[in-house]
Amino acid sequence: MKKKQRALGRPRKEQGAMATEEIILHTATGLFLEKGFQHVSMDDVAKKCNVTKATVYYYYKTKTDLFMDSMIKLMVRIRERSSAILSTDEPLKTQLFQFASAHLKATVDIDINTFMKEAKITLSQEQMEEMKKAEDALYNELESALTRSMERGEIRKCNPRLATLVFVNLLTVKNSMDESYQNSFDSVEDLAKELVDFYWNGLAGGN
Amino acid sequence: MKKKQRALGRPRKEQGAMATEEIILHTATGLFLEKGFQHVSMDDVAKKCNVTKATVYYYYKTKTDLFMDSMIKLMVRIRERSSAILSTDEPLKTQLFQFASAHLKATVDIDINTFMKEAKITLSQEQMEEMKKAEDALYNELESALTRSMERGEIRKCNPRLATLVFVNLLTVKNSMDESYQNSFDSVEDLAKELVDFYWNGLAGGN
Amino acid sequence: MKKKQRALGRPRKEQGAMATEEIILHTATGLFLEKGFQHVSMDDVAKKCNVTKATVYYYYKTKTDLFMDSMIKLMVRIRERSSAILSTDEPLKTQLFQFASAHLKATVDIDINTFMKEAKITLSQEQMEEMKKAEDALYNELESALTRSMERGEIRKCNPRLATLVFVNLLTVKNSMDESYQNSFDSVEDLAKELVDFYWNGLAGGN
Amino acid sequence: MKKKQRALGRPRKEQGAMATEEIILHTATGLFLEKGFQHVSMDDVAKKCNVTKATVYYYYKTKTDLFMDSMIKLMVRIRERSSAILSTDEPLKTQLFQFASAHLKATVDIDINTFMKEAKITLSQEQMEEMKKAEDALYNELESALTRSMERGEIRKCNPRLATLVFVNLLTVKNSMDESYQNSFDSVEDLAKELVDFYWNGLAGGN
DNA sequence: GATGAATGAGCGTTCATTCAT
DNA sequence: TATGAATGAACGCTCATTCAT
Repeated sequence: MKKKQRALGRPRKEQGAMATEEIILHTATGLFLEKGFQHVSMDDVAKKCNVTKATVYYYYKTKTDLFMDSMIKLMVRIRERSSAILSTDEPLKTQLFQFASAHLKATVDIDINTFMKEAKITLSQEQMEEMKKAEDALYNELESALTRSMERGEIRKCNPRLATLVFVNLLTVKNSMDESYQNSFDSVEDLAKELVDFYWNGLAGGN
Repeated sequence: MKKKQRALGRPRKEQGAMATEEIILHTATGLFLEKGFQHVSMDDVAKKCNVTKATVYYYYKTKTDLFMDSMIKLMVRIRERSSAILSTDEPLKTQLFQFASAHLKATVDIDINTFMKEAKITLSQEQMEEMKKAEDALYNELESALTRSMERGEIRKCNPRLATLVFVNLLTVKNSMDESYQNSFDSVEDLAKELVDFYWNGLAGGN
Repeated sequence: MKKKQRALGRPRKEQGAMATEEIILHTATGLFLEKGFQHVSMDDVAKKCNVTKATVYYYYKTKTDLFMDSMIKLMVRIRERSSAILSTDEPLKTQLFQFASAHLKATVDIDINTFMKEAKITLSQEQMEEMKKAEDALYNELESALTRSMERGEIRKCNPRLATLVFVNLLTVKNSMDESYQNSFDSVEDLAKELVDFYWNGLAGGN
Repeated sequence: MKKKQRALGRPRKEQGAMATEEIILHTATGLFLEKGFQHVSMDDVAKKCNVTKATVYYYYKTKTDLFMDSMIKLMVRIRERSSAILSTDEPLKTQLFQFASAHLKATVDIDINTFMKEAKITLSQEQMEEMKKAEDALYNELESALTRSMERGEIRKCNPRLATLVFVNLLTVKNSMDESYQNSFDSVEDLAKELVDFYWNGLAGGN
């Protein structure tokens, strides 16, 4: 493979020029989310980054490490977005709706469970803990919001942890829907609305 | 290779002697549920059955075929159990509770999505259809029950398909719970009760 | 697989009803010629005969045995046909033409070499001898005809064995021709004629 | 795994140190010619090269690719040799004799047909084209020489393409000869002479 | 900082062959 | 006479990982 010609002289450090390490991480995240841990090979990552496999290994000791870093950084980003939404003055229901919309819009679903289950087999105890922590941080934000809301009497008192898990889980129903059913919703906001309504009212509850 | 010991006395003729084919299917189902499609090799299955890989291939043309058969038979079994529960005269909420209890009790969660996503890559169009059909049959039972209930005015009118998916989805929160949190429920029935309550009342509703 | 229903009573030994053994041999010959030794599995043969692999093994101890029998019987048949052609009163050139036509017409080319080379690796010494004998018998007929012709002064004196091999070899050029070139001959007879002319006159000679 | 012993003294720097890729190609060519496509496993090649199978796959994406490269490079080499012979000022018959000698001497017979037939089943359309092209280039050299000769009136006018194929084919009779008959020729040149004579004079023709 | 070469271990699959019935 | 079940050995291929440069 021929080296690409490079303009002479000291290349001015381009602003947008991501460092190799970042490129790899970013690319890997995309691939992992798209195909799942197993179906992404280190070669796939390398090729998509226009570097060699050895280079990937230069930055990430193992495939699992790369996966870990990808997922954790991803969760951090998600948490930041969530944080922003949940720290406004809007009423809880509105916040939940915004939260749901944001997540359903992301190609990237939070169905981190799916990835985790697949990867867990290869994760060390220590890595598991780290993942857990990142996940927890993600959930805690929401849990606090719910707790506050209960205290203010906005919603009925119930197990806030469970309520959190249920809500996050709810956003993954999209994956159970077949194409045609998914299309029966006019927009993502539509689906978000229906889900939040369901979460809010339950089967029996008011309109 | 050791002959499998057979308990003394009882089995005259073939009584109790599971056919190899069944043993393989049964073993495979367990392994697939435990580790996921990718992490189960044909050799794993074979070894656990005390036969050779070739024997497994004698009964199942490909790994995917074996997986398909495993999952479809599993869904059929689940559906049968569900059917039994949903066709009684009990009020819907009771039925939902029984349904939830049964599923949460099974080591085997209905989180078929997780498996599907992982395996889908290798499934042929035709196989996908077949899977879909099995999955649909599974959901339809519940959907009908919900629809009937709406018609009788037992619960509020809403999209029964979505309600179904949400309910099934709800049962998978267990997977998002870490060990310690899971143990905070006295029993599976406890968890089932909480989940059904949530499903029934929503965040706002209930007494 | 259901047994095909059989009419009651003692089945009259149908005339055309080939014995299983024959069916197998016949089928195998066809497959071997079509795909070559390696690309025909015992299962292929069995399936095409509507019997099980075990049945094939009941009649033929090994795949090589089956191949041997197929090829030898084939060579015998070819020899008989050749014999008929070479024992007429026609002039030699005419006989050669008929010989060539007959062989080129057969889907079954005499390119036995190709099969042999492929199979030889698995043939035992003894089997090789047997094959050789069948091949020789095939060639001897032609060699005698050539020798007689030389003695009668019809053709120039030369090594009759070599002349035989060259002639048989000549008939295999068809395999070297690509489709389009093959089609440039109006008919098999056309090609046969050209080849025999070449054989007869050489590069320099003739009219 | 033993380090390969290297002869003392000579090879300073990489002199004589064939690159692994070349070693593999060279070894593979030999094996394919000796045993045919089917009977050579990637492991065979690897072992004979003192590398692992994975290394072979590092250089050649599939077995078919390795085969293709082997055969095409071989044909190129043959063509070069042929070219040299056919571009001298010698009379055609002498050239043909040299051509025949050269080929018969090579352990490597041009019986490329045999290999092709065996391998064709696994070749892609594109690969087939490439092979055809290499084969054609091989034949064209000879065909041109024959055509030129016809134009100069050295030999009788006839289909030059067919004449080419016949000649090349003729050189494969050696494969039809059993050991003992092959030994009846004093030397390869002897056999070459007889074959060229036959090709030149035909059955009927001059002395 | 980045790479080319090499490997070990494993996987899905095929197939000739055996054997008890 | 015919078969269903089972197997051992191989094969083509992939991939995470290592290492010298």
